[in-house]
Amino acid sequence: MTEDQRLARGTRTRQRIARRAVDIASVEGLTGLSLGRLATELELSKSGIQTLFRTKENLQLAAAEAAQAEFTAAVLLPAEEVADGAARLRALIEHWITYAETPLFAGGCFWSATLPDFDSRPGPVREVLLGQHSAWLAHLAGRVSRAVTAGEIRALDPDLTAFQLDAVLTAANTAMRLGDAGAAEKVRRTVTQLLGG
Amino acid sequence: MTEDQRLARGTRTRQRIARRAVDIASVEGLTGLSLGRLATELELSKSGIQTLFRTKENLQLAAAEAAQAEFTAAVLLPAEEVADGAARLRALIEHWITYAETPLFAGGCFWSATLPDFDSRPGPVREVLLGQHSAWLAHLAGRVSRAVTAGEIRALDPDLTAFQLDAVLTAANTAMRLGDAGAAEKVRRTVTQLLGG
DNA sequence: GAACTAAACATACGATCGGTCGTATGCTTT
DNA sequence: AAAGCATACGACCGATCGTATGTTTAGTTC
Repeated sequence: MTEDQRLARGTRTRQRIARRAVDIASVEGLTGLSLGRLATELELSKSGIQTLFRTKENLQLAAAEAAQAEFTAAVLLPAEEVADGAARLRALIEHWITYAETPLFAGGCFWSATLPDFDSRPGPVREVLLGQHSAWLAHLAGRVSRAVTAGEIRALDPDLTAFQLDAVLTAANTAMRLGDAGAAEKVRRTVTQLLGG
Repeated sequence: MTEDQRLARGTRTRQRIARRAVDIASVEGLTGLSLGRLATELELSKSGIQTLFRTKENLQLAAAEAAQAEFTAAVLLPAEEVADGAARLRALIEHWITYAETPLFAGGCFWSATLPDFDSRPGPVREVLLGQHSAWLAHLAGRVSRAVTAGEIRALDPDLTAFQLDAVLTAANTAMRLGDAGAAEKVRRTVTQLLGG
């Protein structure tokens, strides 16, 4: 009853596969993701991946889950270290910029690549991606709301402001991918203009 | 020397194919576009399409060109009918909203679907899409600039404002695709907030 | 040690991918 | 009438796609 090392090995390689799937999907999209390429890059057999995920759809769902976990650890949680209010909101945006700029995933923002891919494709993957996107917008709106009630920024509509912030961040990610080095600065100028210098 | 009806027929079906390719690409992306599906939908032979475009890449380039032509006719030109200045800028945005909402293409905005698909994929298709995107931003910036010099809106930075407007429009297109009916209203509120009621 | 289980593999399948080749048909030029 | 060109087609190519099936290996449980 200590620990089944077979299952442990399974979840370990499962995570390794999901992590690489996120990198590929951030470039090619979740539809462009393929078992064959994944197997080649990880030096596994295609059928080996198949035993761990059964279907491509399960693999896509696992990739979405892994992406969110990494995003939370790299962007959301570090911002929570900063004092609540406008400072935390600004820290959140700064961490997002480095998330897209570094980048954490090979193709930049995971959702900027996968949402356009799946927004017209019905099924559970679309539903999960939509849920993650909504959660991100709600998180943003919550941080805006806190900054407003603290009286540190203007009395903005949290939902509308979250929509605007997400829009600018997503556009910046695309601009970075297209080679625009000044994208981060445009985001910063927009944020100060939006929240009030 | 009147008119070569062979070439005429060629360009005619060529345009028919390109138009359908735009619709497919607006949903699946230019990578997800396939000759087989195109042939089935148009009731043509796969090799018939290939004789007209030779390679898939040429087809993708033709689709990009066709998309821009339709976009210009549906969004850019109608806005030019309106008086120069802030009114023309607002008309441009309204025409863009109906372009995404109607929608003109089966999957909504063509570039919202194809830019994330090709932003990390080197080659002439990426270059063309990038050029079209830059031209759109420049067009937006020009209309902002005209409104500013006319003294009808605040003294905004045209390039930065164009970036912000494009960001919000693109985000609205995604939101519409995900079922958010209030996306258009968010755009309008953002525009009034941005340009000054 | 025997029975069982999970991970990983090899093999094979039907479908589809983009692309090539040869050919038939109709229009244009000579 | 003859020669040439453009469209359009069917047949086929090698490659890759996702999936299904059976087998081997290693770890667990009895």
